[in-house]
Amino acid sequence: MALSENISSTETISDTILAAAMRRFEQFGYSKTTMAEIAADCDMSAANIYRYFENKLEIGARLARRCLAQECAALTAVVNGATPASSRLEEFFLVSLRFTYQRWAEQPRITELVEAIARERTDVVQEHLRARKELVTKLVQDGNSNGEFSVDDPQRCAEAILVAGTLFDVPLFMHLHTCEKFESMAKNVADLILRGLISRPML
Amino acid sequence: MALSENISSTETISDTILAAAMRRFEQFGYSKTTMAEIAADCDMSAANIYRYFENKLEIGARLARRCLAQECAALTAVVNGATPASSRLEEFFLVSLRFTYQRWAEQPRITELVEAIARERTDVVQEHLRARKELVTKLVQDGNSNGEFSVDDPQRCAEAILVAGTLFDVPLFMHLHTCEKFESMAKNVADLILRGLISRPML
DNA sequence: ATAATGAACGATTTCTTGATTATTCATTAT
DNA sequence: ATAATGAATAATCAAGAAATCGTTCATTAT
Repeated sequence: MALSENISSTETISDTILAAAMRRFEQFGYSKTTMAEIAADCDMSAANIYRYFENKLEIGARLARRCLAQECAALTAVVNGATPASSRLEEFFLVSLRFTYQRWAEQPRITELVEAIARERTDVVQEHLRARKELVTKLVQDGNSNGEFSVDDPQRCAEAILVAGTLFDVPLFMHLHTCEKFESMAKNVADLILRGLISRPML
Repeated sequence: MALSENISSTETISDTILAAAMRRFEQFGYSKTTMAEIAADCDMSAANIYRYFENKLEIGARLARRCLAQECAALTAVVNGATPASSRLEEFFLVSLRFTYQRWAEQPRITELVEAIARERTDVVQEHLRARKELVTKLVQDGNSNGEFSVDDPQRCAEAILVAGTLFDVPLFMHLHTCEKFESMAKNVADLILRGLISRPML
């Protein structure tokens, strides 16, 4: 029954468990995966997993966090890019959308995992939102610095930008339109916001 | 068992049925209300309801539409107001939010009804979105006319505005923050958008 | 004709019960 | 001490049975 139990010697045991859990969650989903199966994949007893993780939800939370962190890594790259802040803002929306859409379309089990964890572990969601807010804040400040924007309160502005992009970051909505339609919408919203962010000389 | 069956003589029978269904849905929810109960409240057999409505879902859809139409009526009043278009846009977000929030907080059964119908009757949702889009389009055109805004494509702009306001119109999110926090967010988003809408003289 | 009904029918929901599952802990290995 | 286990327990899930529900229609009243 074990799917693949080659344990690299450099891997810690908890990493081994996480890897096995991830493979199971991807193929069969969070709820249909049992602790016994994960344990068998690691050649150990189910009870032993509890020496390394508090419970199943904690394993799910760790993997969901890792998943959301991948998105944040991609967004960090966007924010730290060399293009104008305005392009980076549009790109922020588009990358965010593509992550959500692709995961929804191609890895429904992972989407299910993240949603299940989000329901019971508010902290995971809020950590993710905080990270995103930090990134957008940096982007806005960046735009301020190089004269593209002239924003009074970058924190507040970043929050508003994230709120405006809600549609592109929630899997629940993905069934409403095609990815192309969403991309068009994201561009329009970015454009709408930017006309406000871009500093224009007053009379 | 009948809750109240005083049938005004000016009411048509289908209105009587709708009123009875509404009372039941409000108190017990859509799924927990049976056709037999609605019928009993109207002193008729369940079978007779089918002379006036295709099925239960159709009754639910009619009531959900009525509910959404109330919100649109309030929004229409906002859009047709005498204040500057910028204030009306902010007010649009705030009224939209308060409708969603209040219904979620005070009439959870009705929220359940609308969500149940929305799942199975896409047309009801899309009709509502179309109506909202029309209202915002008018608002933007209004702003263009009186020189407040200078928007090229009011249709596209209206769509982007509605997308940006998604958070305030979906009951699912209402548990995330207090109403006050949401109102603050709505004002910030409106402000963010407006800085883009308001025409400012170029150099 | 029009309005209304009770009986009949699949479809769905609820209930019940048995099996799985997550989790704990006393015990065994190393 | 540290690592791991099997057995025990309480909570959750699943499958099938029983009841309820939505819907239709032939029939009855008006």
